[in-house]
Amino acid sequence: MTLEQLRSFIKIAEMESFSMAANAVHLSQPSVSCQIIALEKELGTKLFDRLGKRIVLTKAGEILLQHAGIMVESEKKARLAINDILGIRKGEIKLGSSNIPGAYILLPFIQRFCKENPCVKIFSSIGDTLSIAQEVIDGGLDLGVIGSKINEDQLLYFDFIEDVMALALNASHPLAQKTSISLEEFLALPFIIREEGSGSRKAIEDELNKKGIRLNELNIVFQLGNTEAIKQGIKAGLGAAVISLCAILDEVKFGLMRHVAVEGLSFKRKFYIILHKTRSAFPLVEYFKGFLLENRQGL
Amino acid sequence: MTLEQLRSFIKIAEMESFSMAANAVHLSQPSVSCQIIALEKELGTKLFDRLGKRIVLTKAGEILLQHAGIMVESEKKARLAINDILGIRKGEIKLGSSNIPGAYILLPFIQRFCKENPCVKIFSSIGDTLSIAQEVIDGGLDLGVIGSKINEDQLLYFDFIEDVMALALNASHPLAQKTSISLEEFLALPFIIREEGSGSRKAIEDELNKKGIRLNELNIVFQLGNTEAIKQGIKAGLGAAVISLCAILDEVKFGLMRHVAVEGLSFKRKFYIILHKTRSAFPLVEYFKGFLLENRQGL
DNA sequence: TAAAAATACTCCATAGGTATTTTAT
DNA sequence: ATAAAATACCTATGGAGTATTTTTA
Repeated sequence: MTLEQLRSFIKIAEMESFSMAANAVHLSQPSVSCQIIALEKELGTKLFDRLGKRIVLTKAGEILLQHAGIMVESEKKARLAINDILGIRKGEIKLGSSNIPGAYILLPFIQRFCKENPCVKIFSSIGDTLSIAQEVIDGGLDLGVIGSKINEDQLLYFDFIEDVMALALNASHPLAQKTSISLEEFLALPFIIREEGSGSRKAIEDELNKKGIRLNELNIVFQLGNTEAIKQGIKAGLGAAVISLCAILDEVKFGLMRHVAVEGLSFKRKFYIILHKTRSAFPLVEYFKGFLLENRQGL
Repeated sequence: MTLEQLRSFIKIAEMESFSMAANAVHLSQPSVSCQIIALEKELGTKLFDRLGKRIVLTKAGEILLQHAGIMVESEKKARLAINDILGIRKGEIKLGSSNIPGAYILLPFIQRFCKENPCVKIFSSIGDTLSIAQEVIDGGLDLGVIGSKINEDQLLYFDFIEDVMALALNASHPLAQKTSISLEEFLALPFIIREEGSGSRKAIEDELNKKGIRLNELNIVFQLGNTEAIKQGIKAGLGAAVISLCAILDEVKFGLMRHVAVEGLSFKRKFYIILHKTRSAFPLVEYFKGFLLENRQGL
């Protein structure tokens, strides 16, 4: 019986699904399946009744769930208490991030972290990928969040979250009623794009290149320097753009924009947490990094 | 952080010694040392101050100790509760053992097990190694405890405890005042020995053979059929015998016998728990076996 | 047929072992 | 000198992954 097995077990019981729980604990579905089978073998009893797609805790499973909760809670408490006496949860973090994470993703993380750790101050700055990376290298920033891998010899990269982008249209655009459009329709659209060096532009370019399409085959009508400007462009009806879904949540919600899929294309990219490779992060920064990674699935 | 690490950690804190704790949890000293180092690295702080030979919990160690206790306790409770609803802690166990374990070793185990598991009945019988093994093979016994390995193709062996033997003398014997005698003195002594086929006799014979001594080089004056008879023989002054220390605890305590070491000889043997190899033990028997192994260090 | 879980297998990390060195009494 | 902990090194188990099959709604 390991704490990892118990964590998976608890998540499965909560979510009533092996695969969703696997996702939540950042393991593959077969791995959590294995963990539970191992637990069941060790305890000599089934923990879940597999009723086809439905999953129900057995009596033994319910009993284990209570104790498992106590165990993983105790572990968390021990860590927190130890960090407290070490003074790890006090101090300042200089955080830098590129546009999308800085404006749309990190805020809830920072809010919750500061609430849970009231003696920590976080200074958050936004910049382009290159300058954030350079500042982490120079020591001006403790930790960065960026969307592509550069200077890998000097920086440590940790997978953070996957940013899903889609083609966003003014809600009144005729194609905006469809859920999916063809490649031809896409190529014909008046298109707004970010400046060179932008992480989103690179992600779009890469995906197009996979299909053998070059960026200048698009009908590019504007090139704008930040996400907010692109949103204004779409709302003004100047054109369409591929943009992070997290940046247009409100616009979609209030019926100003819509997003559609493009057949054969899937725009997405990873954001990474970066740390200096040789200069070891002080404990508070490690702790904050752990917090980001632990909560990356949903928050 | 694993429960195994925490169990070792707790034992170390209790015993204030890495090597004693290693012994108690049945691991090597370097292994528990590794476990603690791993824990310390993971938590980012020392858990013990190593003040030379003295070992003291740090503040962080004290905090961890509290929570670690809760975790391992919860695990134990979960196991017990699950076993209860499975009905594992009810039923009968037919237990067979050879002389020494049956008469001197197993009793406290059985007593405590029955106290902790009041719905379990244990039927304990004593016989010679051969017949116990045969009965386990035939299914007349669920579990056996014997002192040598026979029928290894049909039986599963688990190391149980090490039985230490020594040369026992009547307290009034001149050599009984020494703590150790020479090999020559030993060979000259009138000697009482068990019958052929006895486990203790075999252990003695093996140890002598290692030094190139054959059994009939001893001055054997009696051959007796059980341990109790040999004890009576020693008390009557008929001769000396190599006998399990656990069989003469009271006699030594009350000054009737003494035991001395023989230079260059170390009489000891292992007792094994045996189960049938193919017929799988029912859960209660597995549980009892686990209990024996868990508590083998001291009880 | 489409999803979810189980199985088969492969590979690597790590836990534990032995042997040895270091350290402190 | 001795006893205890740390270190070095090796091996083997098992945990996690990918690919695939089975199952059932």
